[in-house]
Order: sequence, then C-alpha cells, then structure tokens
Amino acid sequence: MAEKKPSIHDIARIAGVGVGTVSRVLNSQPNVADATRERVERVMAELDYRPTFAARHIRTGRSQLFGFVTDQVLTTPFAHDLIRGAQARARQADHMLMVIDADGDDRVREQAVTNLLERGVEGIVYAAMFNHGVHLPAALREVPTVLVDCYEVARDLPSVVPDEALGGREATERLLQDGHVRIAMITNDALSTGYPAAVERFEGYCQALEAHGVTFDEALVREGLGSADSGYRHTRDLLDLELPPTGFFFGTDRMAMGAYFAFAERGLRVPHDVSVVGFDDQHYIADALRPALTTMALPHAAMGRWAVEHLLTASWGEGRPPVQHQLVCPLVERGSVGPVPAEPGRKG
Amino acid sequence: MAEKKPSIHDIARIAGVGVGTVSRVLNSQPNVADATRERVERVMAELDYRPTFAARHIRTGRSQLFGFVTDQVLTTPFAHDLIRGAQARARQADHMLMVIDADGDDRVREQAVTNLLERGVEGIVYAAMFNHGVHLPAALREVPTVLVDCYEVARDLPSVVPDEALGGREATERLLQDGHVRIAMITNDALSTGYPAAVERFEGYCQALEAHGVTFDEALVREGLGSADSGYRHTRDLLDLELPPTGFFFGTDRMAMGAYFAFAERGLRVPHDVSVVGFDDQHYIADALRPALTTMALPHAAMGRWAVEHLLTASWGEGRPPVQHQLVCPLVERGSVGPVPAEPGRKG
DNA sequence: AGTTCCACTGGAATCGGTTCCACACGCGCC
DNA sequence: GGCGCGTGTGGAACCGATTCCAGTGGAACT
Repeated sequence: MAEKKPSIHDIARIAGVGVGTVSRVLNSQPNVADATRERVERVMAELDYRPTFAARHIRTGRSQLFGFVTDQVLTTPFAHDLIRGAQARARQADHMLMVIDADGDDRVREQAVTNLLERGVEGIVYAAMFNHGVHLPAALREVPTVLVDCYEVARDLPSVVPDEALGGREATERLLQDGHVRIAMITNDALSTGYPAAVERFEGYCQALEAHGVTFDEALVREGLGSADSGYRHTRDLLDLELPPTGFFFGTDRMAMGAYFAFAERGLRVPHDVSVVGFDDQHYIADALRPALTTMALPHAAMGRWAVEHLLTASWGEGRPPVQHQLVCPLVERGSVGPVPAEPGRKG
Repeated sequence: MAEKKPSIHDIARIAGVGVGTVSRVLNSQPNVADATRERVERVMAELDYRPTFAARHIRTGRSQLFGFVTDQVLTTPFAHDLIRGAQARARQADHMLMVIDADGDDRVREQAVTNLLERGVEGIVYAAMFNHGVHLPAALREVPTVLVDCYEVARDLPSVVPDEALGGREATERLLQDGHVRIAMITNDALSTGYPAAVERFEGYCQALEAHGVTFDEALVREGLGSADSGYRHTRDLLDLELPPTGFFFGTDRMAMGAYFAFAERGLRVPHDVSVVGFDDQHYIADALRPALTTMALPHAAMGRWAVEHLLTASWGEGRPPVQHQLVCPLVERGSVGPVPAEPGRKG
C-alpha cells in the first residue's frame, strides 16, 4: 500500500524521458514537444505526483518563504487583517508566510528568528502593535526585514505604521464639522510613554482645533489607559465638569465602549446628547455598540500588504536610509456623531 | 562583501575534518572527540554558520513542519489562543507551524493544502469555528489531519471540539445555583442549522433544568443570531413578558453585550435585578462590560495543543475510527450573576 | 606478539529537484 | 555535399545536508 512518493526520476523513467525534460514540463518551460509534454503530464497525474519543494529550494537557493513574526498583535482581532493582507500579496508572488507568535518573550523571539533563518526565509515581517519602538534580535539583520506598527529605535529598518496624527486630526475634524467645540480627548496611553499611537493622535487633535480656530482647553484632555474601564471613569469625570464636552474623541474603541455605559448612567443619548469618535475600528465592539461607533480604522490589511510588497520590490543592502512609511487611517462613519445639542442651561 | 552562506563542506575544509564529523557535531551525536568537536564548533561560530533546513529535510524526509489552516477563526480574537496552544506544543517537538488563512474561499483552501503538501508538511490542523460540519479537500487525506472546532461530516477524520452540552449545562446550573428558576436561553444560532454549538448548548440548558426539576418553558427560549443586536432585541422581547426571566443565558458574549444595553434602557441592574451568563469568553467584551460578564470559556489553547499532540502521537493509517474528542469549557466567574431578586409584584 | 574491541574519523552515496552542456535530427542555403 | 541553425532531448553535475561503510590507531586481553 503505502509506497513512497514518486520522484521526478520515477516520472522520467515511466514516461520514458530524461529528468531534464520532466523538470522543463514542471516549470512550463518552452522547448518541449507538445506530445512529450502531454505524455509527461499524464504520468504525473496518474501517479499523483507532487514536486518536493525542499529540493527546488536547495538547488535554486530560493525558499519563496517569508517569516511573519507577531509580537502582541496576535492577541487582537487585528491579526486577521494583517495576516490576510500580507498573505494575499505573498500569494501573488508565489510566496508563503510562516507565522510565529513571539508573545512578548525575548527568548521565543530570538528562537523564532533563528528557526526562520534556518528555514531559509527570504525576508521577515515583524508585526507588533501600538506603533512603539522596539529592539530587535541582531540576527534579523541577516535578511530583509520590515517592521509593522512599530519601529526600530535606531530607525535603521524600514517600517510601516498608521498615520496617527492625521487620524487624530480627522477624528477631531469630524466632530468640529458637526459644530462641536467643546471636544474632549482621552488619549490611549500616558503621553509620557512617547508612543506615537498616543502622542501623535493627541497632536492631530491639537492641529485640528488650531486649524479651526478653537482654543485648546487642557481640562478636556485626559490620559487614558485604553481600557473600557478607563474610558468609563474619564467620561464620568468629564461629565462632571461645569461645562461638560459635547464631543468625545477616544484613543481606543474600548474606551468609547466604557463611555457608553457612563452616558447610559446619566441618561445621555448618543448621538443626540453627546457625540463620540473612537479609534482602532475593533468591529466586534464598534459594530455592537448602540448606536454603532464612528471610529478611525487602523489600516492593518494595507500595512500587511505594504510590508510584503516592500520585501518583494525594495532594493536591499543599499545605503539610503530605510523607508519609514505611513498609511492613512480611514474614517469609518457609523452612527455616533450628530449635531451639537441646544444647550438647555444657556437659553437666556 | 556579500559572500554566500557557508555550507557544511566549508566548515569541514576549514576545520580540517570530514563532512561526516561536522554533521555529527551538528546533531550532537556521540563518538566525536572533545577536541574535534570544539574545533568544529569554533569554526561554525566564526563563520556564523547556520545549517540549511531544506537539505536536511530532503535527505531525512522529515520536514518537522505542520500545516495550520484557519478558516474563519482568524477573524476572531480566539485565533491567538489556538495558535499559541498549537505552536507551544509543536515547539516542544522541534516542529514549526505554517499558518494559512483560507478565509472561507474554497479555491484558496484547495491551494493552501496543495502548497502545504509540496512543502512536505507531516500533518495538518484544520481549524474553523462554531463547531460545524465541513467538507474538506480530498488532498488532505494524504497526510495526518486533525480538525479543530469543526468536524468532517463523514466523521472519518479526528477532531477536537468544545463540549458544548456540558458547557450549556454548567452555565445554566450556575444560574440555578443562585436560585433562578425563570431562566431564558438565547441560542447563538437557529437550532435548525444543526450546529452543535447552537443545538448542544441548548440541550445542556434543558438537561440542567430537568436535573433540577425546573419545568421547561418554551416562551423563555429564543433563537438568536449571535450578534449584539440580536441579543438586544430578544432581551427586550423577554423583558416584555408578563413574567420576565430573572436569569439569562446567552449563546455568545456578544449577545450578552447587547442585552446589557436593553437592561440599561429599562433601568435594570446586573446582577442586582437580572443575572447573566454568556458563552465564548471573548475577553475584550466580557472584561469590558460593567459588571464584567460571567461566561463559559471556549478551550482554544487546549484544542490547539490537543490537535498537535494528536498529530505527533496518534498512530495513523490504522483501521479504528478516528477520535472525536471533546474538551470542557471552564466557567469564568466574573460579576454578572447574583441571587434572585425579591419579586415586587408578588408580595401578596 | 597477536587478537579483539572500541572510539573516532573520512568520504562516497544519497535525497529530489535544477541547470547546463552535448548532441541528434531536420531543414534550408550556398 | 558541407555548413549553419534551431528545436528537442538525455543525463551528469550540483545544491547542502545525512547516513553508512570502511578504516585507523591505541588500549585491553589472551
């Protein structure tokens, strides 16, 4: 029964041709007579022949394989888009992806890179999240590498990240556009961390205010932690202000979710009484809220695609400084932004 | 500069030994003199030598590679645990995982399996979700295969799924335990689909009621769709009953989330006025709700681990019917279940 | 001293492909 | 008839590892 897999030599022998000819058929090269090609193909189909990739790899030196190291991002629903984008682009170029989750463990990360190099990957995508600085294993330098949603602190590796500032600006402008002026911003992390995901979204907020001639009010800015609970608490605080904000811009959808509960407690309706814009487009949350949440989408699929594209097409090893690419975060309009309510306390 | 990678022959030549000796050192085999071993290792370190895995693969016939095909599960946060569990077990056995997302597309799925077979995988894990029946590409039969959270309709492939019935039963018992008698169950899908994830959770619910001598009330059972919106609507409906339920068991956490909004609308507090148990343990949701949601966890990490374990240790090709394994869903106690409230309308 | 045994070693054969070189054959041209 | 050329083909060499067999030298035993 379980006879071993046929090799190219078996095919050649049975079809009565040389191995070279079989190889030519396999690779759809010209200079094979139609009759011969057909005969070889028939034999291959007959025996259920499948070429062994490793053999090709060893001879040609091309593995047609990229490593995809995820760090914390796999814990999130974002991973899907990231991997899908990367995989789709890789497939177009007949490459495969080898995904390893480093899970924040240095030893595992190191090991992962070593394993990938032994497997002969032609490039590595290193995907993290929160657009933060990282220090990568030195071994990564042996092979083209692209960073996704993070960057090497030395800026000596190409990276692709969301345009956080532009996203922050557009989110704020969406609220301004509907007449909101008292707009709160709850950052997704302490600004002191220096994470672009926190700092630049906030800067975008400031830019938007300035561009529209709205004076910045420090009381409306809170440093959140990203969690639903954090959103809930800061929202309660903000609602306790003498002149509470009418528009809320949260650095994460999770905080916006927490805010919905704070609004419900106070009997405030979205978007009738308060307007909300989130960030991240975690659709499990954003779609599920009532009303659904208007938010800025992180371009994960695009980043994944871009990373592989760059591995495939960039000229490596040259002197110029590596690209630090930014991709726009599209506004996803749902139902949480509306016009500024008439202010009951200000009638007279 | 970019001289090509050293091979085992280079190492042998430079260290002044035969290739066989280098190979023995590489594989930490005995019968190598300490001095020789040391010299070879020094040369390898010197040249930054890394063995080419493909060459080993071709010679030994062992790829030390498993395929991991995900179908829809990658869209969810569950993917992380699944891949982590599988990867952890694989790493222990010096195997790697090649993850491909089929994304519900038959052509991609077919292609994925072909590619994996060409890469010489020693087994394939096929992971879907919702514990439903699937028809798999015939090519899968060429290599050991384990199904996760789904099953081949012919039951001719081993699979591992959550014990949905037991989960449904324990969820219901958790409510019974706190004195609830009018317990609603909102299924996560139409029962007519026949999906075990829907049908068996419901059966578990029935079993629990019966075991505790509580009469089944058809009016308290609703066929939901899994979405937050669906949970919201059914909850409103149920609250409109003359004798509304005090306990709610939702087939998904997302529906439970929708329910929270329905409760908020009616001014009902969890768990003071109503108690809720979810299913899935989507912690982004379950942790974020206020109060956090008590729910049944899907054992994704364990399923991933079990699948790889089975690939590694099961005896394949033998006659006995393939294992259909079930893993328990642990109850994750948070804060959404409390004692039955006194019934205001029933005082007299 | 001769035999046996063991630790250690070198290198040829091998895995399944690709690549390249040599060559056969038919055809048209001078 | 000799030459050149293009098409189609076979097969040796090669890629980088493992495996196995033969062989060396020294220690231990008879």
